Amino acid sequence: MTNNGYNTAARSRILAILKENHDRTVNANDILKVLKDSGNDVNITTIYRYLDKLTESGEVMKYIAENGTRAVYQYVGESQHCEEHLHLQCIRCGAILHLNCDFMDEISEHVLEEHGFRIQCRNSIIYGLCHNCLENAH
Amino acid sequence: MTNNGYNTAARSRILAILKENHDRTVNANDILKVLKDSGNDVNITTIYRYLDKLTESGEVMKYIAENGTRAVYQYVGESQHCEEHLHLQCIRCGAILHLNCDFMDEISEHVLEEHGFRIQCRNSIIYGLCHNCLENAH
DNA sequence: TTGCAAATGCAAGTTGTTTGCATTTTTATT
DNA sequence: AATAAAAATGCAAACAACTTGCATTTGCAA
Repeated sequence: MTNNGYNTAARSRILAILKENHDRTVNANDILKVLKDSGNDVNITTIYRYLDKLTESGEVMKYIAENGTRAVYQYVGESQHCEEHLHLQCIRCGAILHLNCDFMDEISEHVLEEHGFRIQCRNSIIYGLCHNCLENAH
Repeated sequence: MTNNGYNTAARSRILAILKENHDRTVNANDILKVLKDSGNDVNITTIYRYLDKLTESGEVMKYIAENGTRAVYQYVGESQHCEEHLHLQCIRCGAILHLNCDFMDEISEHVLEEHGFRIQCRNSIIYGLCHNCLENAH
């Protein structure tokens, strides 16, 4: 496992919350709320600092939310190679899909050949509505 | 032309700057700087408020910059239908390319059929390096 | 040419995040 | 177990990019 420094109670709780929510994104405040509710208060600064570490090591992905005023984070572990696929984010529920498929190569290739543009996948987000939210939309 | 309210000196100067830079993005502060340099100072609040109007009317596109700390704007006029194509943004020079091509349909279709995800193009940005910056990169 | 809606400037507020610094905790080493 | 160095934490204050409230000014239609 990636070494992100000392092992502290606060950190293992933060990481646990991220792991529990690996199928969606959370922000620093979401994490704080869960910790407060369980009576294990931690300063928000501590959360930000640890999120930074996890982002650096790649264990967590950091995205910029659509409104631009805040960052959201998602636990991706060490298996994901977020430099090699695009991300789809649902504007309704916040879920992130990692576009891990062969078609991805076609997109990269087309964009490079026809538009002279080399895609950098990390952080690139395509917004829209996910399967569930499409069904429940109306 | 879209009606965005009263015609004032400040507004026509702001719009002129946006039009001059239609091939790239600028932020509120960029606009302020140009205005200051030309001796036509305007309060930054005024700039933000007008950019909001232009964004609402669709004459200007608003994007969230990669670092998430600020919004950038691009004049697109009334011909662009930014709901129907994705955007490529160069992380080096900031240029925005509107991915207006048939391949776009393939992407939308694939993502919908295979991933159950309906893309919403507005604001969706794929980051990377543009043609020019790739050449000058090393 | 007057009246009202809309635009402007200024100061203060907001939100999400970061920084500096003193204190505490962790972990490796005795 | 004792200890020392490195790293983590909390707190308060700073920050950056906006946004809001409000009093004043301007545009323009009648």
